[in-house]
Amino acid sequence: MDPLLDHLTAAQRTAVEHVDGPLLILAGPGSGKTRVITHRIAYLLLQGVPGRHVVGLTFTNKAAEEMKLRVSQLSPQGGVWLGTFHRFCAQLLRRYGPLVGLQPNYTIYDTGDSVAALRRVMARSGIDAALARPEAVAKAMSWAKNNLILPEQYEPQPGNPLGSVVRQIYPAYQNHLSSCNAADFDDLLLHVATLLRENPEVRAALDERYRYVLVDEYQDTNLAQYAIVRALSVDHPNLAVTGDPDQSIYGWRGANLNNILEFERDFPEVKVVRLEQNYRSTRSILRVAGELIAHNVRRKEKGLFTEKGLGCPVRLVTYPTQRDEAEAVAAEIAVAVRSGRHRPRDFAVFYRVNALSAPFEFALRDQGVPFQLVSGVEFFQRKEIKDVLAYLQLLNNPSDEGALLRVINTPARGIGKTTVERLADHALRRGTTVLDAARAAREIEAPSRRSAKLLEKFVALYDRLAAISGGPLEEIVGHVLSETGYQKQLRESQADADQERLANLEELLSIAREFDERHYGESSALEAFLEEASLVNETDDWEGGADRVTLMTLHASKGLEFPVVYLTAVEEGLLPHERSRQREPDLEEERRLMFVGITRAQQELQLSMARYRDYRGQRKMTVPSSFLMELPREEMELVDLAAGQHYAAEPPYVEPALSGIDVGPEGEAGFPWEAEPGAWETEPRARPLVSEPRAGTRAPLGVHLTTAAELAAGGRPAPPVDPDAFHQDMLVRHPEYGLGHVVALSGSGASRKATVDFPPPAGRKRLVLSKSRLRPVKGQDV
DNA sequence: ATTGAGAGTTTTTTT
DNA sequence: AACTCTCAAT
Repeated sequence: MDPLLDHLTAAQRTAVEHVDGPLLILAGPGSGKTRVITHRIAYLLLQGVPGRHVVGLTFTNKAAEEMKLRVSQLSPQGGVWLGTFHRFCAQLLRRYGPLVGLQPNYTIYDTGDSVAALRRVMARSGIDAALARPEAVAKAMSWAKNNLILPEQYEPQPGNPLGSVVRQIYPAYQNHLSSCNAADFDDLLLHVATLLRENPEVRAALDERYRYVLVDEYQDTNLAQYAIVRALSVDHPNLAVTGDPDQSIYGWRGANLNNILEFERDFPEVKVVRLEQNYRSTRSILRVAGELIAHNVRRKEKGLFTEKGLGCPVRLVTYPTQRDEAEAVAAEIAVAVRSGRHRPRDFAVFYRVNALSAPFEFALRDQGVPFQLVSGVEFFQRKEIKDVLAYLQLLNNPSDEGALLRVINTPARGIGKTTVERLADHALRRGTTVLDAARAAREIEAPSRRSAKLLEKFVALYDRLAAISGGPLEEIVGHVLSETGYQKQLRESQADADQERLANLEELLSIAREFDERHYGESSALEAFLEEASLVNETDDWEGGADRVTLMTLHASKGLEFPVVYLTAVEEGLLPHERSRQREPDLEEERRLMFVGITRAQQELQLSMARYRDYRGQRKMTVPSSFLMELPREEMELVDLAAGQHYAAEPPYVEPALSGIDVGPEGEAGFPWEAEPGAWETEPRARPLVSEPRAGTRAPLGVHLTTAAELAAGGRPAPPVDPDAFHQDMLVRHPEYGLGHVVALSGSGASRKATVDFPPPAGRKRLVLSKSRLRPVKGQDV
């Protein structure tokens, strides 16, 4: 009768109906956790709690989006704030930043920006980057920040050779960031934690505002995040956290397992709910997962169970080489797809490190099976995107030295290292921004006449861009591309990589356009866009149900599920990874990683390894992962296709015939996994994050396809063309002004406008596309 | 100021 | 193997 509580188990219902007081939900894999959280939020609203008092914090945008969607389905009016920790903090800092020395237009430095800034600080402090690697120093500072250690409090561990460097550099780096009006990812958390601690009245106000705090994946919180949620749960201790100690795989990022293990100590009044029934996997799969994870010491025992059938046994296959492994997996998938037993999207291939994906890509390509590679190279991390965004960052925050240094000679405009160093020096001495130093180039004695001229041109460029920086994003980006010569330079290049960059920039333009449509007429659009670009790393227009095989790392698989999973390269040194073998806690984390991978499988699971593996340019004989010894192997199906090949100096490549689909005992119809139709259909399908190249999604630059409107027009005078037929950097003709060049576009539909450069005397015009007689010029070269 | 060769790295990943 | 950074030569 109650749509919110129907179809919930007793345990789930207890969690959903919990309103006031702390709540700990220990949720095993596949136990319907997201469902419980979203239903609980809806339940709170139903009980009359105003949405503005509820905040849900996640680690990833993906999780936040999923939650937003499901909450909005349950209670459309909403008003609940759902998002990542970092975004939550970023927005608090827009308002309370001045309490910790940040202006509202502060820039968020991503990891790369942060290391670049650190490198400069170290150079200025005379520290040799060869002796103390900036990445290592960055890691130490990140660790300190995650543990709420402020610059002046930092005490190096005895015997740490980097310790004294970090103690010296950490404060210098922090000062530098502050002078740039910038914050790195860790600062977002640290600053908020600090301001909550040092400003009781702000803390109380926020505690009052966010009365119901929910935290997802609580096992992954670090000390800073812990401090933040605790500070928001003093007067209104309605803190609800969900998580699973067995799925904590981000310890290397500062996650502190104690936060969840000791939650009951922190909040003695806590109500603990265990979700132990798994609705995802067969009994065989769950059994293997359970045996493995039982070898961990630091955990909270959970009794996972399922009402599903045994299913087919989990397979463990040893292949001669990684190529055999990849070809066999691809061949099996191909057969299952061709026979109609499965669709490509039913399959996932997991591996420990991204570098292992290549053989699977080749093999699947050979088999003609569509796949998607979910990889770490993200759109907003690409050089060309970062370059253009740096212009925007500088427009938004002229103090941002990192952005200035990035753009001042990009594309190359003859402003060299020496000149830039002199500017930076001058700025440092005078306490001004480097941009202002460039502005005053003539008054600085050092730069040559030539350099001074070039700097003047750069400043003029900046000012031209600044003049339009309050406008639509698409237009700003368009101007940056045109006026800096960035687009021109790429167009003239022959390199394939540059053509791909052009396509990526096209994509950035359309992202900007979408943003304009979403944030029509907002005043601080630029700021909001940059925040999104820094914190939303996701390609949010992924095809939800792309019918492709998924290739991803074990880390990326968390939170997903697939009917058939191949967990590959289960070898000592890879899983567990060699870097985690020295420390027992790290080893346990590797075990959890494998646990996560196993529990993604709904119906069929194959673990595999190769006797020989090429890695980092070398072929080596492998050792089976010690984790394999911990599995209930008597219940599994063991296949060794590399028997007798242990000591071959140069292992023969086994032709696909041997390693093909005829794996496993005969007589089982050649395929030991018999589908139980419908058994898993009720569970939601995995919706993997697709991160395919964004390139190539639209027509290449300069190619004009005749539009329907043009065809219909026939004779003249030709009516206006479809506004969407125009794009950035295009050659166009106007009956009055002649040949022109599209500098920027903005708006949409009938009000879509183009900024076009015409030869004198017309000059630059802004034309409404649906009204003007502007036409693309055909046959443009690229 | 730009280019090229050599050296040194390299997990996992989000924000 | 592939990538990035640094340093030296042009």
